[in-house]
Amino acid sequence: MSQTKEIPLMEKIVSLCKRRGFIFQSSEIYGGINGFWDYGPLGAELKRNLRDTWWRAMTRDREDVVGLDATIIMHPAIWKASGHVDTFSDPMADCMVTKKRFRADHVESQSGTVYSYLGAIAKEGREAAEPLLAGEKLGDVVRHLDFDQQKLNEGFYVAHDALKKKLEPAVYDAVESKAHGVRFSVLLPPGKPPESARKVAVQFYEGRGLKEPTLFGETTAKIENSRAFNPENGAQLTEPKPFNLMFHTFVGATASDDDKAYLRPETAQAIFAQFKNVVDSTRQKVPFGICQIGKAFRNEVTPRNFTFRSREFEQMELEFFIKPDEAIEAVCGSVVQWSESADLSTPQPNWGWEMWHRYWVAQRTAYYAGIGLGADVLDYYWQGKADLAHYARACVDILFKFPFGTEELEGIAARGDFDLTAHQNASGKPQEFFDDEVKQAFAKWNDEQRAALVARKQAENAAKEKGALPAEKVAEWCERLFKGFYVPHVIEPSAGLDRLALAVLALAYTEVEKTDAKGAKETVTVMRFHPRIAPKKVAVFPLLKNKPELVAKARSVYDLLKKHLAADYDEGGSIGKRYARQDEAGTPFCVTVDFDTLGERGPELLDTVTLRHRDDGSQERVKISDLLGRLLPLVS
RNA sequence: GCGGGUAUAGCUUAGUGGUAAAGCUCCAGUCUUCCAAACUGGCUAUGAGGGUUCGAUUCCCUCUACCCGCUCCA
Repeated sequence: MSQTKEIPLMEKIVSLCKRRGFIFQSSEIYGGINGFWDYGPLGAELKRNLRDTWWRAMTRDREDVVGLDATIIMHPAIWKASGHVDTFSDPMADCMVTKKRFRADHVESQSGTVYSYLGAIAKEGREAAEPLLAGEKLGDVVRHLDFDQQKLNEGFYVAHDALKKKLEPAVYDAVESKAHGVRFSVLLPPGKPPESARKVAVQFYEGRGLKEPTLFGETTAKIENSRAFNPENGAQLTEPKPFNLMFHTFVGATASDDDKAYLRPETAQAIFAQFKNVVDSTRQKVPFGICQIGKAFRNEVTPRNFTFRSREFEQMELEFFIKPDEAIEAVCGSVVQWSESADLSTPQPNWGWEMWHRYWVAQRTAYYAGIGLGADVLDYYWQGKADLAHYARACVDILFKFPFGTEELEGIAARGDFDLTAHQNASGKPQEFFDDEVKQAFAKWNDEQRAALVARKQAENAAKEKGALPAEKVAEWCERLFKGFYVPHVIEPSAGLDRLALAVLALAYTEVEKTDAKGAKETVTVMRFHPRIAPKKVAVFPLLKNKPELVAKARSVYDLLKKHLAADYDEGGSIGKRYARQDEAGTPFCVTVDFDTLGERGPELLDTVTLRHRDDGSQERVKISDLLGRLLPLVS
């Protein structure tokens, strides 16, 4: 019976990642840097495989998606147009009693009575000071105690200093160490008794180290629609502090404010910014997509959960451009509605944004299944109206059951024409696509039909809660559409590569109980990666390393395989140790060259090797000439 | 950023105000036969910076990183 305490699964995974060279802490020899992680030799291979499977599934296997590889630093105007410079700045405020943190702009606005206090004194200080006070009120003494630079400027210092001179040093000392002249307020909704405000205020001063505090200087005031108080207990929040998630840099050596630029917080905006160039250079017609894999940077408030939320991370994003539903209506007569029984296997001309959105959810789900992430480990979260940004029509998160909780791997949003329109407006360059098919379709419409569409669009627009346009803009938009011009709408599947790597690491991690030759139980770790994404596909060993003929043969097998597969050669330690090493690296196949391979037991075994399978340890005898034919289909 | 916890070798742990211990891993060697075998030898550590002290890995302070919660999202 071992008494080793249970180590949490996540810690074991982190430990294995370091031990085997999947993931290291960045800059570790200098103490590390918060929110940054490096991929070691096996991690780099794993990540590359994931990247390659995505790239292949998203663009090479398709005719309607092309790739892009844009810079990390782009014109700063891109981030103003996209809204990131403004909206990526989250104001945060903390509850002064519970320390709970709030997005200051998300705090529920409240009305009621504000109870304010000038300060408080602990019971011990009050009892010590009261008999000694010469005509001064204890509350007046307390109020002038704590002061900062701003208060000094406001003349508080004079009052404080005068008081100090006036009072007996013994009284002053008794009060100073046991009291706080710090203002604090509590908001009470109508109908609540003042005692509940006092209770919260007492908690606040207790939190600052005062025992059994007496409050001083209570005043009340009515307040309407304030976001400055914690809705749960009414306690005052700290002043909102902005947290801007954009990383800044400077382009040019002078590093002046004019040279300010940003590291991209997402790869998507480059796709929008290059939309016209791609259209003009590829013969692609809407519907089509542009995808990109690359680094992105966010100055996260709290990087957490190993690589899950990093400040530098890699995204795999697709922007799939589609016709507006009104164009589909003109071309096909109607837009097909999504239903549970809809066939999502092959895109159809009469699909509107909703079908395309569902289609991409299905495509992405199939992708995950293809690398071993099946329905049992994934989950979906369909964002409700309240979660959605005003420009988004729908968004679903694909979630993975991580050891630390079920968290997002990928978001698939239907974003309308928001992004391209934003860049069109900001840059002054039209981002419209000319669609002859749409032009021809509308050419068959009469004036009445057109007027009806304009009226319908205007009515829909007027009914919007947020982001409604002037009616004449809607009419303008319709007129452009009738001529075949529109800003494409977009479906955006956006996945985190590092999150995917972490997910497959967590999923692969398996502990197997083994009993060794001496009967002792031990736990060994096997990384059960899907063979398509395993960092190394095959490892080759000579059974014994001190026999030159075995080594030479094993090396020749290794040379044969490594041209086609990520292969490893290992002759260190015993054969069992080598298998165990490869199990921890997640190598699905091992090949061992023995004396039979050299023909020692007859010609029928000549040039055959042992092929050992990672997941069940089973072995089979395979001809060297058959190895590639056996392995390649399993790993690609 | 706030609150709580942690920091000794590649990993898992031990220990001490006075030379830092072990197992596993790793490296080299012996071994003709397939799942961390055995044997021999070897490398490697007190997160960083201050302070107290004759002397600090140990006591104190600051910083950093990691883990949990708040928060956030790819």
